[in-house]
Amino acid sequence: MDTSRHISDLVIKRLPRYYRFLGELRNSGMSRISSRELADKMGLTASQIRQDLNCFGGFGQQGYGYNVEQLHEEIGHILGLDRKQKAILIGVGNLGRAIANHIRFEQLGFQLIGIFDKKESLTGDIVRNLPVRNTAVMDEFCRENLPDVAILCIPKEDAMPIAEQLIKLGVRGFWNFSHEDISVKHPDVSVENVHFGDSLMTLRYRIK
Amino acid sequence: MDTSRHISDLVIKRLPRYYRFLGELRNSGMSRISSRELADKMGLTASQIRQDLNCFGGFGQQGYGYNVEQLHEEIGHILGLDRKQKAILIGVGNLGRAIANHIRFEQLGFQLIGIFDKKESLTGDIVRNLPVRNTAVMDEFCRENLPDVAILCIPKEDAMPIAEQLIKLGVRGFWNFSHEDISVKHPDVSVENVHFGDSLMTLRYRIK
DNA sequence: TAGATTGTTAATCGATTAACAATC
DNA sequence: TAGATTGTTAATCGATTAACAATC
Repeated sequence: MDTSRHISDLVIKRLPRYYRFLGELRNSGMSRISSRELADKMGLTASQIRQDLNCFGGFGQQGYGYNVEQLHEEIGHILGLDRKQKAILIGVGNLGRAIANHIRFEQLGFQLIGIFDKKESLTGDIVRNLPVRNTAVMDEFCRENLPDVAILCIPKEDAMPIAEQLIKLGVRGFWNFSHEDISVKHPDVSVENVHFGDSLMTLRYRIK
Repeated sequence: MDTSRHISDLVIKRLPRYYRFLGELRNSGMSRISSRELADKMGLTASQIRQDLNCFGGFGQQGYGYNVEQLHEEIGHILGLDRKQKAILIGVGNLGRAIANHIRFEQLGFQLIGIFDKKESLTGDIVRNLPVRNTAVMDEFCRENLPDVAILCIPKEDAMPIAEQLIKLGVRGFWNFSHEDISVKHPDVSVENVHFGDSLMTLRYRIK
């Protein structure tokens, strides 16, 4: 392995899936697995799994394979799940509310520390044990609490100004549910898009 | 162009984004655009855009570029947005409810025709103008209404049996919000996964 | 006609797969 | 030790980028 070389986005996108499968295997009581077996279960090639893992280190043992629990933990560590970062959520519509309640942030390397909405009538509502705050106090809140990432569950037209405000306040990543492309204008921050429309359209294309 | 050759998944995943950008440009009153201009706006190369589009046909004109409105429409047609397919949604938790209410199905090539949940107490509730039905009557409903795709907003452990039941009933595609991988076991059907956990983990990885 | 920009072919780059020596 | 399976290098495959002739 060569830890110094650049790791491709495709590899990174596969890591959570490895993590998920290994977690299941561990829960089912399996203690070791070969790249071949894992490949069969995941619909990949053994070569690819070995190449992927060797971007980060030699986690296996010749003649034996990989220790399921240890590899699961290693990948969790590579992803950074053991070091929580602070997240805020903006936009408490039916989507924002569902995301706030549905996502197991702690298991995914985050701690949700604040929820905001511009609508005055929502201020003070309790969502997942947090009081909804007005976006007017977001500046102050961020200066005090220094969130690392922001979850944008707001309409397209609000996304860019809010993102730019947050970038100025030190937010370095966005989980973006709005239909706005932030990265073209801000290649410096990390943006993970969840574009439902795009996703559903690709499904529409495939069903012919 | 050569319409007969296989079209890569990467191209297909870019189509909705082209569609989105062209829609915005059209709404802003722009009538023509060159591949160079579009590339700059989208953070791609002009070459890539021309290659992508030429998978489906020669939509531009030398010396002129592309007609925004016409190209937007063409891509919509390629995606199949003008031919609606029938969709059902299973699982009316806070996520399923949010998806049902939040997504503009009609704009994305679908018509939502049924909503199901196994929880008796939800039967009869109205979600987005549709009555929630019990999963017990799903078989009968599908035989009558022949849905093309199913949206799975159910827990991991319920996903595989429900998917297999629906495959038998002729469902050919899944928009899968459960943390279960359906395609490994069923490579014959189209599955578009929305794995929130995976998505958020890649963001966690990138913020270091 | 001259300028612009496509459609398309060729060159490059990167990712996946295959092969195999190292080694547990 | 023999068998198994890794880590890693080499070969293949596919996707992106560059170049340019065709043409509006």
